[in-house]
Amino acid sequence: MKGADMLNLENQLCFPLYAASRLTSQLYAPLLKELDITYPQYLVLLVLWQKGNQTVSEISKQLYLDSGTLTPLLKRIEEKGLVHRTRSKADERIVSIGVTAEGTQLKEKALCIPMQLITSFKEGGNLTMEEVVAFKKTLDKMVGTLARAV
Amino acid sequence: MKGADMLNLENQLCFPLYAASRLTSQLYAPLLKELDITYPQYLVLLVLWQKGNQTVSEISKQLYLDSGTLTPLLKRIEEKGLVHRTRSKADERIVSIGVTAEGTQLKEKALCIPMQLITSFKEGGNLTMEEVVAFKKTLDKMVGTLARAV
DNA sequence: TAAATTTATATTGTACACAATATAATTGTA
DNA sequence: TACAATTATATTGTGTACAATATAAATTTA
Repeated sequence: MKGADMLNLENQLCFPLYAASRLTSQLYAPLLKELDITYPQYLVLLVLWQKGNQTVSEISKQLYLDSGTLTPLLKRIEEKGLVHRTRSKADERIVSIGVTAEGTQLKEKALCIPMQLITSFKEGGNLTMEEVVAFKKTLDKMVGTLARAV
Repeated sequence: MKGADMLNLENQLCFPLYAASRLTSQLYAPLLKELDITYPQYLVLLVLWQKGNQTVSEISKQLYLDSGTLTPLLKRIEEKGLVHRTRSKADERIVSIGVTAEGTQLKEKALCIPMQLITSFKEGGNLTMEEVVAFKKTLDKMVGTLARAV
């Protein structure tokens, strides 16, 4: 490949990642609208449902989001009554986040989301299961590499 | 996999796409800072460098971005002197975008970016070339599927 | 222990994303 | 040819992202 060809859109690796990420968010949007949450808010709830109470920086490490993104997002879902934010007594710098009863209830409504996603994904029809499994394996390695690099 | 396990972060396909997309943007950031442009602005310039003058909706189709994102972005890079925006005489609804002389010059500075990205990517060291090639092939198919689905 | 450093979160400012709506030009149609 | 429908772009409003900076608490060090 010549130098200039490397600037062609179809030869980029990062552009399809960017496109796929935004397009999947749009695929989630109507399902998440039923729960009245956004995709990043859903990710935060996934962490809390799975791990229980987490500090802001624990959430930050798992989602690769900084406090500049998380603080206002967490305030918004606190406002909605889905989580509580509590400053630690032992160390007042730390803010612990946990789901409320309402936040726990929302998990029941979220249970059907992964399956619906997979279904509407399969409808496209041109991806085999093996292909997707290999893809996810590489993708996970790539995220690990990137997280160490940036 | 049980229903609840499907809500675990490590079982998500969309989360690593989202993470990889943002982390690669962050990997680009210092290189693009030298050109004084952002990653989405870089993508628009890639299209214009490759295809020449394009209407807003032609750019929109290739990048999967709507006018709500493109119009202000295009105004900003017009402000920087990198592109011109011209309303078509034949059909006044259409706005044609093209790079200026300064925008063309910027391509020379951009030529080294893909190679630098690949290098800093390889430094991570845990991905083979074959793996990345297969990955990109699946990713491109996936983007096609998603673009049709949303 | 007082001062310097580090750590955890918050704030500010800029630039996307995107849904929803608006506007204006063009095309299709009765 | 009026007039309804469509098309292309722009605007508005909300919610991320993220760099840079601020703040305050905890820890380290002189």
